[in-house]
Amino acid sequence: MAAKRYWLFKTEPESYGIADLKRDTATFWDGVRNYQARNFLRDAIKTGDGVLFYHSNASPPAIVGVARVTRDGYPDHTQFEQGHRKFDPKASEDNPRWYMVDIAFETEFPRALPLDELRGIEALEGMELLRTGSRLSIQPVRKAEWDTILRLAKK
DNA sequence: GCCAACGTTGGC
DNA sequence: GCCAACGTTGGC
Repeated sequence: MAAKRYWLFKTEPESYGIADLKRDTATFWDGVRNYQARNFLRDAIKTGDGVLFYHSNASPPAIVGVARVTRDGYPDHTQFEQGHRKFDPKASEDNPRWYMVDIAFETEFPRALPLDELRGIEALEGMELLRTGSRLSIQPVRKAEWDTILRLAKK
């Protein structure tokens, strides 16, 4: 088995936040329509990997908890559904274009870690989330960054 | 393959 | 709600 890797998933709490994941206990992560993110979902994200759960378009934007991957990448069914907001006419069952993984709720941080607090942490310099103009909704996270975040969440 | 136009993301 | 940054589309 490959070494455990770490990721950050962005989501808008208004559409699907940590409270929803906690309630559902698990979900499939559908709707990603960016090729770079798709490649991670299809090729790199594996069962057992760790996921930082990030609330974007929130006040404040913050990392709010942890999930774990429970299924490797597989085709996102919403691309095939006519009328679905995420329907992609160029995708077919034989030749899927978009992928998703399954995740399960692990923990909600006792306190959320707001973006502006993270910006002040030296150990997180270079983290993708903090890069200007970074919009990627699925991001790789270094082990050192992961450890730092989890440590901060306990304080 | 270039690049302008357009759409989206997401912090503020 | 604004708008900068970025991704995608499509004419050429």
